[in-house]
Parts: sequence; structure tokens; C-alpha cells
Amino acid sequence: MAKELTSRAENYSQWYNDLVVKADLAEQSAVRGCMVIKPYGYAIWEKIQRSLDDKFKETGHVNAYFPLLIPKSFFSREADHVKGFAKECAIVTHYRLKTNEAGNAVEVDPEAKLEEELIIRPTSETIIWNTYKNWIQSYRDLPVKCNQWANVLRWEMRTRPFLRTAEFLWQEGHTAHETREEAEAEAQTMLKVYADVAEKIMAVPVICGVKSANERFAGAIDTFTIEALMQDGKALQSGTSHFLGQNFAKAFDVQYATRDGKLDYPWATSWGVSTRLMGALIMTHSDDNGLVLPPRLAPLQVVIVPVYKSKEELAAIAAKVNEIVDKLKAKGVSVKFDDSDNKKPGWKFAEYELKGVPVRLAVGPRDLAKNEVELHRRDTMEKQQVSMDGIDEKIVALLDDIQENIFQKAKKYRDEHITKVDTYDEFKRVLDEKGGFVLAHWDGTTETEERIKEETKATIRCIPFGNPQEEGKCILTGKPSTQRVLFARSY
RNA sequence: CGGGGUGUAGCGCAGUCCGGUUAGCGCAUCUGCUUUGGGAGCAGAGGGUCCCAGGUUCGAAUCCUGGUACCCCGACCA
Repeated sequence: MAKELTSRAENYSQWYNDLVVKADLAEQSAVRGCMVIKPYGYAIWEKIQRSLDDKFKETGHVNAYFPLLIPKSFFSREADHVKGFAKECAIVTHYRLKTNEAGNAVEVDPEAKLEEELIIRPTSETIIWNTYKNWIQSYRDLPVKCNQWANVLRWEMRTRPFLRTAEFLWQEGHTAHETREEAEAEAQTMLKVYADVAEKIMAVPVICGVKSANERFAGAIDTFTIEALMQDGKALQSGTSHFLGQNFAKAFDVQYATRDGKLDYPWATSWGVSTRLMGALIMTHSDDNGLVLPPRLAPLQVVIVPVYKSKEELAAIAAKVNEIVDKLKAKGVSVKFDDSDNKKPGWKFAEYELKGVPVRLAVGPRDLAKNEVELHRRDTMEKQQVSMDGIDEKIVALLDDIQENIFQKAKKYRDEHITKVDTYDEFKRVLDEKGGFVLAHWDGTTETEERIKEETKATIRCIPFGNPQEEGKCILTGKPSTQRVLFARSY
């Protein structure tokens, strides 16, 4: 197979789809809008999961599991919540099939209609708060800090692998607190956790901020977000954390006895990241040679490819390579010696580049004679000859260097694509010609935001934390504004 | 739900306009030999309800009617 990844300038969307398929991350399933995550893709997701789970534990959370099916009536309890999700829910109406009269097919048994329909969870606030009602009676029961790893289903009109699939995997944290302040702090803490994992593990730079009313989660008082920038200049909301106030507690009648003997509603948060992070990863780092994985996330960090003519040569190479493999494993580096005989070295080089393996060593007779290896790094595609002595230490250092380099590269690209504008014309021109984030003044009204969205397809991604306050005029209406907000076209 | 496109071997496609041998090509697979420092070469082999149903015709992958699936572009959204 020749290199077939198309130029991203030509059609970024096609490039992305090709990359996902060819790098062996995922494929289309039989169900529209759903996705099969293949073993290699799932291995990356597991790394992300582990990183997050460690942080959740550090911040005092526990994992639990709640049902997939939610009684329809739960949904209507919180008015904004139902409005937000009603349009994209799959509904279970029956519990049995039967064979048809001809005996050659099955059909829904009309006798088996459910009295109350069940919703396949698009998110679990409702069923979790219905459960929390039983768990929370006193301030002594608080805080409750649960996380769930689960799949959810949202019947989207248009889907893209990893970025928006009908069914997706995620984690959702749901907490209940005694005070407003504690819940607000929790929402901030978890957003920070997401930002840390995105930047330190995934090497994806993000901007943290608060959503405008328009973009807020259905049922939340405040929604916080991490926003990443893809290489085609579009933004991607990569994780969210919500301060829910007492909305869900009230909707599900959860009350607790306070320290002074009264009754009050607990304060809530919820927060989640999904397999969309994989989309962010792919679209932030990859190039036309394929995936580029940060070493801290790569299921395979080092691959060793032998170059040989005879079995004897291979044996000599293997003897030396096995020493290197042992040394690397002892240092916690994941490494594979690919001595399969049915592929030539050139094929292997291209294949592991496509899969984003950070470091490749090639070892042949020439190298053995000089006690050297050819070392190739995926991020820069640079090759160099290095001595086999101390190769393990060199590689450990190199992996750190690659991790840092791809983060800095992505950050540089992101920073260069944050543009301040002061007029609506300039705003539109930057979106069309340059893309990326645009910092502009906004009068703070939903109407203005809606109109800008309609006319330019750009939305307010967030109001960044620590945003500098400055006097200005709204780019659309000219009304006074106290700060610039972050706009972009997004996925 | 609108607009466009595509269903032919495991994958990617040509053939369809203008009906006519045994439906073809590339990749992959299998066998043999030669190869191995950037996706190897030669020789041979296997593999098809041409999306489904109906119609027109001596004859349909090709024409007509209806259905269906998927992809792309919008609207919706993480």
C-alpha cells in the first residue's frame, strides 16, 4: 500500500477519516453513526482512562455504576434538562420479540409494550439523582463524589468518528455537596484535572473558561470547558464541568438535615470527558504520514525493526536487540521487536509511522559492526546513528523530549491562531482566511451571540479564566463591553 | 429533514451513457523462486446472488419502476 493519506488542505474531513481507518483506530459499525473501536484505538483510550482515574482517586472520588435505561418520567423533572436532550434520545418501548406468522422473521410483540417507556441514557444526572435521594439524609452523608465509566447514546443527525458518534464512551462524575462554595470549587477542580490530562498526558493545549448562557449544559447554572484547537482552525470542546446548583436536588426532591437541624437541598456538580478526546488527539498532532502519539499515551513507545538478508544475520541482530529490549523494559518503556518475516523493513517503517509509534530503531549488519543503531523519532521524522551503549537512557530522555516537543508545537500553533479583532469585518475575514480562535468584544446578550452564529457559524467557545478586563465595543452591535470573549468555528 | 453522490471479489475501483462471448483491474490472500537500509519482483492459483424486488427484451451489471443501504454537504449537538 502506498501512502494514501490525502493532503489536509484539500479536505481535512476526508484526511481525518482516512487516518482513523488506516491507523487502525476504529471502523464503521453496522449501526448508523456508531463506531467500532479497534484494539489499537482502545489501547489509547485505556491510557487516557487510567490517567483520569488516577486523578479522580487523588481528588477523593470513587467509581460506581448506574443503569443504562432511564424511566421517561425522570427526564421531565428538570425543565431545561429535558429541553436539551429530548431531541436526541433513543427510546425503549417493548421488551420482547416474537416470530412472525410466516416463521421467517422476528417482529416486535405488541403484547410486550412497556407501560412506561425507557430512555437510553444520553447522560445520567436524572437516574443518579434519583438514586442519591436514597443516599443523602444528613450533612454527615455529604459530600457524595461518584464517577461512572459508561457508554451513552445521543441520536445525532450527523456523526464523525470519535468527534461525534451516536454511542460513545465517557466518564461522568456526579457530586453532591453541603455548600454552594464547595460545589463550585469541585467543578473548578475537575476542570483543572481535565486540563492537566489534556496537556501533560495528551500534549493537547487547552483554554479553560466558562461557557456563555447559550452554550451552557442543559440544567446547569455554570458550564466550564476546556477548548482545544484542531489543525484546520476549528475548535473542539474537549471536556466540560458543570456547576448544577440545587436544580437536580430540587427536581428529585433530595434534601438533607443541616448542621443546625434544618432541611436543605445539596449542591451539585457533574463533569465528563469522552472518546472525543481521541478525536482531539488525532486532529491536534497527526501529519500526512499518519498518527503522532505523545509517548505518555502511546500503547507502544518504541519499535525495533531488523534489517537482514539471512537467518544468521537475523539471529545476530536479535541477540543484540534482546539486550536492548530488556534494558528498555526495565526502565518501564513499552517496546516491540518486530522480527516478522512477511514484511520488508520499508513496509514496517511506514506502518509504525502511520500508527504514531514515537521512536523507531532500525538495526542491521552495518549497525552491528559499528555497535550503533539507527534511531528515528516520529514527531520530527529525524534519523540519527547512535551508539548502543546507554541507548536505554537516551531513549528515556528522548521520549520526554518528544512529549514536550509535540506539546510545544501544538501550543505554538494554537497561540499563533488566537487573533484579536475590533470590527465585524475583520472578525469574518479572520474566520474565513486564518481560522482559529478570535478574541472580540461582545455585548453579553444571547441575541447577539445567536446572530453572530447565524451569520458566521462562529460561537463563543468560552470566556477564558483570568480574562483581562478592558473597555470596548461589541463587534456586532457596538454596545459597550467589558472584556473580549473567545470565538471560533467548532466541531 | 433538505441537496448531492455511491452500491460490482476481503478492501479500493473500472465497465453502465450506447444491452450482446466465460464481468475486468489494483491491493490483499495462497503456492514457488528470487529478494530485504523506506510500503519488493516474477510466475501461477483461489475468490462474484454485479444492493433488493418487479418490469422491458431473444438476451440486463448496463434500460424502466419501486424499495433499500451507505457516504459527503447543510440544519441539530459533546
